[in-house]
Amino acid sequence: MITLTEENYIKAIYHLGKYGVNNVSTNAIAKEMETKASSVTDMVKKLSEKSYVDYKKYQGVTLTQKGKEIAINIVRKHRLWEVFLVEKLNFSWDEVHEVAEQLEHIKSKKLISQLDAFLEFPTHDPHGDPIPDKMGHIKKIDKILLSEAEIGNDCICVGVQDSSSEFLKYLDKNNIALGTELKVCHREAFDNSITIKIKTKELIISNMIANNLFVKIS
Amino acid sequence: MITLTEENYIKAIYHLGKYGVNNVSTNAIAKEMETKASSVTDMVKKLSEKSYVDYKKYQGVTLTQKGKEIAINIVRKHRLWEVFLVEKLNFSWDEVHEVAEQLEHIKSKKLISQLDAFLEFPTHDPHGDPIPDKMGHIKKIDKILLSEAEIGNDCICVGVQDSSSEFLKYLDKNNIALGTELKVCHREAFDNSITIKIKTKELIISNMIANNLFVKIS
DNA sequence: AATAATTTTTAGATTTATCTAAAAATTATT
DNA sequence: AATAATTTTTAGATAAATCTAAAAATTATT
Ligand SMILES: [Mn+2]
Ligand SMILES: [Mn+2]
Ligand SMILES: [Mn+2]
Ligand SMILES: [Mn+2]
Repeated sequence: MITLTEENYIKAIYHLGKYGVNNVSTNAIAKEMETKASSVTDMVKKLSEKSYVDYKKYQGVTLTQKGKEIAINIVRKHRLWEVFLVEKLNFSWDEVHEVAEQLEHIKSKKLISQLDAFLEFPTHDPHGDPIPDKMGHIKKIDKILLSEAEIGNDCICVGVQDSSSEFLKYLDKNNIALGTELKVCHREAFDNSITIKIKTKELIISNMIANNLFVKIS
Repeated sequence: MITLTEENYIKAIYHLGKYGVNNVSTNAIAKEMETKASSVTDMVKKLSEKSYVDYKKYQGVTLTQKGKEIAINIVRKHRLWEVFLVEKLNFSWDEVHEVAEQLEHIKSKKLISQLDAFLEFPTHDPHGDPIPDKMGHIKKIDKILLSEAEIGNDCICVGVQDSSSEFLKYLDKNNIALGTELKVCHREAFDNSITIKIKTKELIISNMIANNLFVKIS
């Protein structure tokens, strides 16, 4: 039996290790989990004992195949529940994460496969993140950060990097949602802010905003 | 903050105390929770400390107003989730309890009020048990056990006493569901088994079955 | 290469929920 | 009313997950 705490550690290690980082450090996990490094060391030993991670003292951890499967299944559940909350229960995209953090730990294979079917097999969650399929396969689309787009590019919003409530509300306020089409008009050299055009309306956004919005060149 | 364990104890005390029993005994709780009496004593002290129950040594416990509200809210969540599983995710009535036991602990007011609306404010769960409303009000219908019905009575099935998978599957097998109409034809004095007629088909059911099926005289 | 800074681990405590075994209180039976 | 049976509580242990403080290892800087 895997505990809720173990699941959360595995998920954290997965997210930290997902972009090439092979050995996730104790401190990184501690920061992600909002706990102390000493607690992480204890847990990491336990996870290693249970073969969810490979661990060598002072060298950080990597998920084993078994660990990776568990992590991906939790991510799958999290994202399916987020879709459910938005599509069926009228939650807005900035309200779903907290509840999904709880729902992702519910254990029932049938529940998830039926939920998946009920939602008509969605491929992405409300923040544009891909939903792993039943086999754990994740198909990633070629998205770039808006900050990396070139002047003149016609783009379509496909995701967010930061999915904090504050950022999502900022986007809502400026009528930017997934699917919104925009054109990159100008980049200010001084602060890297960029001017974008949505339909006919121009909007200046900071580099920090542009760094947290994924787009696809259309 | 209330823990999952505390919630389960409060729910158990609620169910044990719901039919008039004012002081729920340590042993009764231990049996319900599948734990030891000594563990119950420890927890009951904690619940008393937190004002969820009134407790006097050797006298058993009663839920306080606060405790009762928590219990009813958990029951509400449990039953709403059961409806969701059956109505939306095609679970059968013998599969829902286990999952609902997990889902009932998810903490989000919005989730439950939206789920309630999504399900169009159901009044009863798949086993015929009433769903408390947002205010905690439970309206109980006048149902009797089939074993208490009289010969000649035309009845309609409205609930089950035992909602174990085995019993529910027995009912499925014999085409008895909530809403099924039946007539009580004969009672065998020897073993209190009764003969019922569903549509045109006669069926003999044991007293034990009749003792676990609620009906309304129609 | 030596020293300093940082990271990670160990040692030992604490909290929560559980257990067993024994003592105390209550209830039932003679 | 005394004794027996049952229930409930206490005392003390254990396992999981956390913490603080200090030691050990690694990495960065002089
Ligand atoms: Mn999320
Ligand atoms: Mn998401
Ligand atoms: Mn149930
Ligand atoms: Mn039910």
